[in-house]
Amino acid sequence: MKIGYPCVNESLDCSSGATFRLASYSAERVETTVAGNLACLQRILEYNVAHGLRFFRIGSSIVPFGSHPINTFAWRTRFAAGFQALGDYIRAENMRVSFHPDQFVVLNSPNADIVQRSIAELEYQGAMLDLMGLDSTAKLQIHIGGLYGDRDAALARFIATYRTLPEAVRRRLVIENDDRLFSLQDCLRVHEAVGIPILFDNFHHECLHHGEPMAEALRLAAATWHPARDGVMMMDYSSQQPGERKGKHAATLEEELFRGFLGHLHGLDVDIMLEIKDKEASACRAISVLHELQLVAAEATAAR
DNA sequence: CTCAGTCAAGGGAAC
DNA sequence: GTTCCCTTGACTGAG
Repeated sequence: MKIGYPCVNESLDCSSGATFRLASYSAERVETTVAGNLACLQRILEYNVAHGLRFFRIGSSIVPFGSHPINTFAWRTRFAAGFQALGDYIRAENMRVSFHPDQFVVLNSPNADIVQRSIAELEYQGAMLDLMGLDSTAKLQIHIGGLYGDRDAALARFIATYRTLPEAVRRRLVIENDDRLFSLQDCLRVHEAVGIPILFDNFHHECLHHGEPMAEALRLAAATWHPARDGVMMMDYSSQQPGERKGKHAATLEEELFRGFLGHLHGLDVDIMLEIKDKEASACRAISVLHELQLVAAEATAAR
């Protein structure tokens, strides 16, 4: 089981997602920004190794305007060695990384331009994983998309588009159940049609479900991952921020809830991405919780 | 220097 | 029909 957090490290004084505005675009600026972003990413990964965090979601803006037509800078060749060095480090330290393209990537949009831009963004993020020399266990995580007033048609469009995706994208793509529109059941329907793995989000499942108990939901999602091709199932973990709008992520890890959740795994191996506001601080506490539980288990074994 | 407004991109729900 | 939400930092330009 690997534990991780997304995109930003709040303890370090650098960002791996520094960007700039379209109006101030220049090739030189792309070059200096990417160089800085890659250097910061390396520092974040080293921090993670030092703290036992072996799962990390890389932010989408490593390369500013990475899939935008304005960016004609040959970053793939210019930074080939930089990406490869990062990938070498990730593999050497037995880490796992992923990307989560943001809400503008909508594969089931009825608008062909949006779909085309979405595919371009997925190709850009997949290309970074290729440059790092990482296999198809490094995933690109997206949601099914919009509803457009017709669930069946929306799912059918996703499936049709998925079948047209380039192999470099398709081998890495996974879908996540969301908190308002597409539940685990919807994801399972897509999985049954095309075999795509489901990245399970426990908090979204709490917000939107059809009565499946947590342990059952985990089992269903886990069965969609092909071990050799996809690796250990990935999941997002969060909990409700008390007193806030339903679906608002917790500001910090509530350890009792996390312990309770781990109990639903029943030995299932998962890599857990903590979608908690305070990032690595909570991730480190999650590691502590795991260690305590392992200690308790070891003592119980010794006592027998 | 400071600070408020803004930044490529979508979609849904509240009002 | 319009505004606000997600989610986030950091860039930008006005003062």
